[in-house]
Amino acid sequence: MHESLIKYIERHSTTPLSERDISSIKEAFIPKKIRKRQYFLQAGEVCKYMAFIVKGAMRQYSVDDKGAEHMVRLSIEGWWAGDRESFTMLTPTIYNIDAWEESEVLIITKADMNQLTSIPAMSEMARQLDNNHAFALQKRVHSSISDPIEKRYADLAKTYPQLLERFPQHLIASYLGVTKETLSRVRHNLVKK
Amino acid sequence: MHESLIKYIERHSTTPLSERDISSIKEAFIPKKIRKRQYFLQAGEVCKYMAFIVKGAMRQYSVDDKGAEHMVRLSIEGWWAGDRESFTMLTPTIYNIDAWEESEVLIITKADMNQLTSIPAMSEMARQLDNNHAFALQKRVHSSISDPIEKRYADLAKTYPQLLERFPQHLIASYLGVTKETLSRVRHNLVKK
DNA sequence: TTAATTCGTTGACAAATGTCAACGTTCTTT
DNA sequence: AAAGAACGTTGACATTTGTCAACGAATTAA
Repeated sequence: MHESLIKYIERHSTTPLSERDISSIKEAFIPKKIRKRQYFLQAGEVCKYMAFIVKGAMRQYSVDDKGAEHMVRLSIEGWWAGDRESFTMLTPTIYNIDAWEESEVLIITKADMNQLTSIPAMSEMARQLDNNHAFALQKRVHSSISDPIEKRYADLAKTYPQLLERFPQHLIASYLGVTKETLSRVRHNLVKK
Repeated sequence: MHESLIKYIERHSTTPLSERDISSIKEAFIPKKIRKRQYFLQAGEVCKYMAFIVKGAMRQYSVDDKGAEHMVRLSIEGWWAGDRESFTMLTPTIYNIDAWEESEVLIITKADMNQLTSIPAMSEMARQLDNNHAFALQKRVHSSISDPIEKRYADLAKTYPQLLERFPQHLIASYLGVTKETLSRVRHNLVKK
């Protein structure tokens, strides 16, 4: 169960993990199954756990006054789920996170995460994760103000082809900030070219 | 010259700065004047310095194939300028940063920044800065896919009223991802309501 | 197996946004 | 002081996107 996380940490750090480190990590990260459509986090709650996705697919989204859902994040195995702001600031979240597929995750509290910071590989991994997350957000902001939807979709397809296979197009459309109809037409036009 | 930075660090940390800390900081941050329209960073370069803006206003933007500029960031005194990804990964940037107003900044290299990490208040400030930066980006992504322009503009006006006073509307429009004409009309409609 | 839901597509139309040109005002530069 | 550039606005029109409705195919549930 924890193997993929251990590998992930090793891949995202330079210092090796001792056997003691590994058992500390296994203790801190609690396995949890999340059924399809079951919530991991609901708007208004404080995000008490970060989840490393071992298997499955999850989505993070807000719901507006009219009941429309807006996907801010789509994640699959090997990625993380959770609202960072709520998690680190202990403030109520505005997002919902639920499982799109039957999922298995490893959850950790903030306190336990801080504990693990004493492991060099772990803090290194966390820093790298934070950086990559910020860089990805920056790129998304940039493309949202600079690129036409054709390009935004094409870039997404190239960078994260797995997402297109795992999530239906109306969720991808929401993630890109357009309706499912426009995405359908954009795709139609791309094929022609 | 360094007073505003020192205050900034103290405001963004809980542990106090010793006199030694302060002189280390003063050594690491080099004052620099940047003339109106002068580049601080150009696309293709590696971002060697982060700049704390003591006075003035700067903008960070990309230029597309058609020569159009896209503002990803607008900053004034008390904020930072620099491309984080290029700075931390040592990769060439795709952004330009220049001074919109006559500016005075304090610049620091990555090596010196790492040195200063030994000062608790400094690493605490850096962490908080990174967090706030990521949270702000997250909010911007969310609003870009969820909110109509009226709301995006109104939120900007409420959250960062200083920006509207310091930068002309066509830059604000670009920052929001619309043309200056649409922003002009959006503003016109907002007044009516 | 059948019924119901979800998903993706398409058409018709409305609404929003972009493009281009023109204009007056303000700010800079000479 | 005069000339030029930058800025913000407006109108006309083209293009893009959203909305609503309908449809068939695929998937899921009964």
